[in-house]
Amino acid sequence: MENNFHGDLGDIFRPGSVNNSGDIDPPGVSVSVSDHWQYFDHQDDQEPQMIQKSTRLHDEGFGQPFTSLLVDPFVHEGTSTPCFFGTTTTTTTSLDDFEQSTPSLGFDHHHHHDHKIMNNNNNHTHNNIFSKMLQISPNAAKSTLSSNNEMITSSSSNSSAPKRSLLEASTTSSTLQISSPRNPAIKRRKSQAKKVVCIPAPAPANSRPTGEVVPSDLWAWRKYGQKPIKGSPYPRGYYRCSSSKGCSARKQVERSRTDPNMLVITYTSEHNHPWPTQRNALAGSTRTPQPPKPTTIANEQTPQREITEDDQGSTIIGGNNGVHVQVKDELQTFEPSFPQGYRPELPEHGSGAQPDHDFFSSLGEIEADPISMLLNQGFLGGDEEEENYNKDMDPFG
DNA sequence: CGATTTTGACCTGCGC
DNA sequence: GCGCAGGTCAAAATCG
Repeated sequence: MENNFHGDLGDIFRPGSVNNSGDIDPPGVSVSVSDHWQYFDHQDDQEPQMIQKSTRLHDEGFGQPFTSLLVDPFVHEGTSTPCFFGTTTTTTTSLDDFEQSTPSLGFDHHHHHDHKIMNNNNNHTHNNIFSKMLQISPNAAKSTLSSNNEMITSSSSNSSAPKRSLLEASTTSSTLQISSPRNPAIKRRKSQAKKVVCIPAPAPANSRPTGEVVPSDLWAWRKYGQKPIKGSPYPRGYYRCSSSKGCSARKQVERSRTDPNMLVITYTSEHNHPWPTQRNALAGSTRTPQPPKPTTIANEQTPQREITEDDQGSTIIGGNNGVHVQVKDELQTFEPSFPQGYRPELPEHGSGAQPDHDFFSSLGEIEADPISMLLNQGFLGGDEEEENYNKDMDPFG
């Protein structure tokens, strides 16, 4: 650790302790993360690109059940992810843009629904979810790129490497083989399908001195490493799925180097096992928060926004408050401003899903699972293979 | 006791 | 080929 901020990534957002007022609980205590979400585009080594900040969940009328979002199932590398978010995305804004337009992001719990698109060229306020979505078009991307000298660039060690524009990144897709260095079956690093989730994290000052805030999903994660990242004052935590031994799913958690209030979570690889039960998930990764102790890690149950890539390098952004960004060609989202009824229009193939009332009635019991189920179904529209996957991977199916 | 985190060492990919 | 940086391993410590 080079400084306290490096610390571990152990602090957790936990929906169960969401502060109704939206305030962040004290360090070491579960906090709410449903306030703001920011989306980043992520291509290989590029640092995620800020494209959006979402509204608070409860502002949108979403219940707490939706403060947990399962994200990993969306990692469908190597496939053109069939999902209700669509499949092609090109994001255009930079983190700088965002920061310029939203100086106080992350934990402004009193803001309303007006969020500026993080694109300087489209620096508007918006009143609805659709309008909040990033203006995404090749032109927009170009203009953004040309207007920002400092685009988010590779997070790799190569600071001297030529910066690669998002536009370029989004069009020069990587192969999506998931790999692990010591696993012959898979290849490593570059050309990995990655899904990036950016969530607000308590500022270091608000968090444990050495803590990071690790958002959660339903999967059980086990930390297996932490490394300081060049160019960033914050370390990156490495987690792997502990729900199943053979599972190659991994995630990396780090603070945004440009905005410590944001956590950038990169999901890599895919779970090869059914969804864990709530119990399992908690059992696997939870340690009761130990406020006074700097090194403990709590479990995570957190809403997350996500960005996925399909095999075309496309980025799919989605989130549990209904804010989904699909850039470029289409913009399929479920009704973002549904005040109470979270009723995404799922693909036909998903008709096997439980009726809505069943779906929601189960929320109370399985906090986040229904979300996953829902999203899973939504994402797995399309071909038969995906459907099979859905069946295999969704224990609730 | 079984699970996790921590952390230094090692491995690997990539740019020069 | 070398060095750097990221990613992973694995032993020890920690926790419930």
